[in-house]
Amino acid sequence: MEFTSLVDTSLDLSFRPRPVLEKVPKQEVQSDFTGLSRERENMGVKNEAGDLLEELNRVSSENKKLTEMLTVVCENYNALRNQMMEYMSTQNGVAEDSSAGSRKRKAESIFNPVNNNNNNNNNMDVVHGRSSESSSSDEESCCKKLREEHIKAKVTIVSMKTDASDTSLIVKDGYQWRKYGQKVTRDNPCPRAYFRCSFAPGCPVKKKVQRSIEDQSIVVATYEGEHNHPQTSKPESGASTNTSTASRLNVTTIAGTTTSLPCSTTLNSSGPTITLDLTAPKTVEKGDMKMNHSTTSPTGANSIRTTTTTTTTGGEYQNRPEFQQFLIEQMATSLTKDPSFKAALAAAISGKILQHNNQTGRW
DNA sequence: CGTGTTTGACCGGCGC
DNA sequence: GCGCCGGTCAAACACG
Repeated sequence: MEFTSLVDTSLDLSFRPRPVLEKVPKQEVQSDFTGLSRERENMGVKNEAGDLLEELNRVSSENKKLTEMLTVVCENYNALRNQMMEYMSTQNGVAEDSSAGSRKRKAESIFNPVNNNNNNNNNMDVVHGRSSESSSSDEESCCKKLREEHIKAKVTIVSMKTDASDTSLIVKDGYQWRKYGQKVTRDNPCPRAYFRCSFAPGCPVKKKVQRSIEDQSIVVATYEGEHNHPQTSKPESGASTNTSTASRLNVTTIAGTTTSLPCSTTLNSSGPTITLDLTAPKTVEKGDMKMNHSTTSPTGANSIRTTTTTTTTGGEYQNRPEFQQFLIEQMATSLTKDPSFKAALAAAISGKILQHNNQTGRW
């Protein structure tokens, strides 16, 4: 299921004309191009300020409404997903599970960036494999084990585009990680690094980091489990062992080129896979969305794309203010990317200018 | 000297 | 039973 079907970040220009947008430029035009007296100019400035305030209030309320809508959509989505998971678990409890044996091998394919970023349906199937392969009629213990694993294990996949020359398998986030192993896997010549959360002794969270075989500038990190402690620190540059779960990923993106959708989500049995394209043309550098990179590449290769798959409800991070702000920014990006929007905007502006010129006989 | 990383050895699951 | 494979362990090593 495409997330874009739930939260469409593209806006219909034919939907609701924007009177204020027409109003404000008018004021600006008056103040800029007419030879009014100073008093009138001051009046115009005041009016303009008032209009701007009005515009600000209107946008804020609109923003609020959109956020509420998004919340409702996410809630509905989570409810639907839970229902589907319940249905699938009951179905799988009856059905013969022929794939349980190949869990490990299947899980490997999550390191395929194509699956992560473009073919999320496959990815969902893969990660869902964990939850759907939960039972066998013969092996109750195995069934129980897998079910417990399903409940306990929270799998989060984060794919991050980094500088190709950066050979370190480091994903910066607010947690402390200790590397305990490295292995070259069969289907990927790039070594896979194994990390454990080292902040709390009993923290069960593990992390696997491996470069993508398709694009070695992409690092795929898989987080397993949930932290039983708060985030240790803010992400920092030079904190080589700091990594984070996707929901806490703080990002600074440098302009990059990508063709993926700004924001899309697919549904699988274990949870939503959200591909957030943080390589949008505009650098996102606001508040919590900031990550300090010690190495800044002129190629802009530090842009980050996150793909998260979690067995918990997607609302956990969808409800986070950072996520919502990010969604809003993605909507704005979607707008600015939309050529039809640009054309309509240009037409509206030029039309206004022409109209004004006709009225005043100036230009 | 304490902490983190590296890396070869080991273990357990799975397919044949 | 054997080999393959992913995951983990732990001694050696590096670094501040």
